[in-house]
Amino acid sequence: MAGGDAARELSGEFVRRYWPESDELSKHERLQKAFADSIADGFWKAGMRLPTEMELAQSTPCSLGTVQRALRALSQAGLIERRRGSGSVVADMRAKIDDPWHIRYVDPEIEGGGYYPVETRVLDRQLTGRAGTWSEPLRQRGAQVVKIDRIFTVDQRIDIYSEFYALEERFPEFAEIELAQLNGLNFKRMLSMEHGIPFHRMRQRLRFEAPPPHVTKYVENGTGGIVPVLNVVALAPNGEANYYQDFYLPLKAGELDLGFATRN
Amino acid sequence: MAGGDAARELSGEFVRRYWPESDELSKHERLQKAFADSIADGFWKAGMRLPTEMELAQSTPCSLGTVQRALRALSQAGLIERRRGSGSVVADMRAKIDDPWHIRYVDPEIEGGGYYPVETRVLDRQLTGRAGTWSEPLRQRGAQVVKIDRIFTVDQRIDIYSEFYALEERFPEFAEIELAQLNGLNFKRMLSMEHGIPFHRMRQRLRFEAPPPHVTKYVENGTGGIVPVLNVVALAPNGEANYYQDFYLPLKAGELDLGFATRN
DNA sequence: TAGTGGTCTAGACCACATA
DNA sequence: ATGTGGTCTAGACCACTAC
Repeated sequence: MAGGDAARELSGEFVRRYWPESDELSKHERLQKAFADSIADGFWKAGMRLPTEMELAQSTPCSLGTVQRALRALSQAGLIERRRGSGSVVADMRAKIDDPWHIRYVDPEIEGGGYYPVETRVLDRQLTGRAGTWSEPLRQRGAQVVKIDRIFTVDQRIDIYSEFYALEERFPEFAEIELAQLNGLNFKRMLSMEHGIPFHRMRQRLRFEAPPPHVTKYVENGTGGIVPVLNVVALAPNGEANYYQDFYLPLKAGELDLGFATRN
Repeated sequence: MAGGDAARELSGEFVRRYWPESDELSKHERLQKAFADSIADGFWKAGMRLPTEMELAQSTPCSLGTVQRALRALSQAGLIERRRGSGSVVADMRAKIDDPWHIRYVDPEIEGGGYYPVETRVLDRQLTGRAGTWSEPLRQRGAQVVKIDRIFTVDQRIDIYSEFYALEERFPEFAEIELAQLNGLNFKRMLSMEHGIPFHRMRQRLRFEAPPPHVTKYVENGTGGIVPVLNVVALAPNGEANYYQDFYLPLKAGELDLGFATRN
């Protein structure tokens, strides 16, 4: 093969930089960690071809079976994609994490399940140290939060007002990026790309409350001015909250997919 | 060991009943399927000890490594629990699944998270072959379904109208039990106890629609008579639906915990 | 045709739980 | 002391992909 030397060199560099020296982890866990870290660092970029099982079995202290076990786990976790005959590549999360993650209105016309298209428009962005319901999950502790207000339009028919909160020190890009560039952007995808962290768990709650004045003009009011508000907290693997988001749901006919629920 | 013969006999019966004859699945997938099916059937009940790796390697056409791979996957999926030195047991979901499963309104007074108490009252029960939105998830195919209408009262303040659907042939006890005995009963727990059925996943959806006439008088109307309806489909480990349930949520101040969301 | 991942095996050694 | 699951290995065969 032509690129054999270069590939082997990259594989060696990978092992030198990321293989955990003396750890309490087992070998297949260490290899998983090495790939998770290196992908998060950008050493392996989306779509890039990884070393083959054989190369890894030679350049690491793992046997073929152990390498296979680690790669299988990484594949199941969605970090890489493996194809028999052609190799393993870093999963391209940009393609996978399709835009409407939280706002998935079921389109009954589509056989086998499908969703209406969603458009977003940014209304406002603020940097504030104010406390609120988002403070506790985000562990704000007086720090600055970026708040971004958007309108989601589903099927060119249903308007949803959304308030997004994230710690400024943790995700400075939300405070820095030009406002116009935020339009149509998928925040979840952006966070995944910049930080390489897949968001595994979402805490979902459904709140019933009278919306604040700046929201009222966008949403249909229920009895007594109370509307349903879907609240989502995106959690990192260590349990820390990455962002906090409210969706003021209008009382218009439709069916919103909330995914599969687990407890704990 | 004392129970060796009995255990081996159970292991043999398991393989005879659940091992897929000629399938396109690989061996470790077939073994996983056999366990998922048998656990869903109640052949293995919650907390019951499973055959050891060695027993399975002998009673199935799988080698030890293949058995281990299948059991590892089942453990990761939360279906079984494995402890080195003591064996593998069916995960006891009854302990994890506390009483008010779907209707958990957050009580802000309780530190660290707590929920308002819930009371239930049965209004009506019907046995019908009618089709509806529940038919497809339940795979009704013209069979009889038991429909039970209830009122959930949260914190002696919020009334929620609920419609519960289950296949009669699958859960005849819901059609047989006296109506009065259904009051205050937790259906989910009842199913777990009677059948030893673990409820693996809950598909949650939030629908917005005008409720049927018999519901209208119980719920607060929103604009245009549209109210939010929480729909829950309880899925067994093998992917079959155990029941289908709608909750007509009133527009009264409150916060409903929907648990943690996953996709796929 | 050569290389890749997918599956499966037989066997080894170890850490842990139970009696 | 025995049995359990957890890890790891070396090697085999196969299905698929790309060249």
